[in-house]
Amino acid sequence: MNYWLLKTEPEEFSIDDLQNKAGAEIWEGIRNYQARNIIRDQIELNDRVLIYHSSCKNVGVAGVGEISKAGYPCPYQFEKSHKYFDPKAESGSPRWYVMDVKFVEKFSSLVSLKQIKQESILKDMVLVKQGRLSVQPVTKDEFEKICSLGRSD
DNA sequence: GCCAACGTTGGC
DNA sequence: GCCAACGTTGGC
Repeated sequence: MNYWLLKTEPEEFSIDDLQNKAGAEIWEGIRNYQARNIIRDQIELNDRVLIYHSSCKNVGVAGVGEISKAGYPCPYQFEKSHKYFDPKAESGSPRWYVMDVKFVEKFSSLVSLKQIKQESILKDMVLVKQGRLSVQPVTKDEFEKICSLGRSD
């Protein structure tokens, strides 16, 4: 099993929105090739994901989700009236991919970016080293450390 | 293929 | 709102 971190702006879609969803959520709108390649080539069913709240008052990891459907072509890139329509996408070779995510756990306390930067075991996270990547790999140790921080207090 | 100009992300 | 750190676009 692999571990990942997914960024989301909580004003758009938060861990609470994921929790309140009856089924799985389509993780849409990733328009970055590095992130696209990860979704298309690496993310597998049942992988675990950290849900990270960005661009908000309290930035940090809010909880955990699970991949309920591995990467598949984003259906919206071909729908002309859709917000995520891409005129350069061709059906033979899709440009963009999505995945389905379902809720697993909301942390009792948010693991803030500040906290993450203070932990020596977490200081090499992609989150810290490369700010702008909305889908990124996390090691098992990093994943477990963040979970234990989130479950404490 | 280079690189300048522009656009976006995201913490603060 | 500012600005650094990217990523993308397009002329040459």
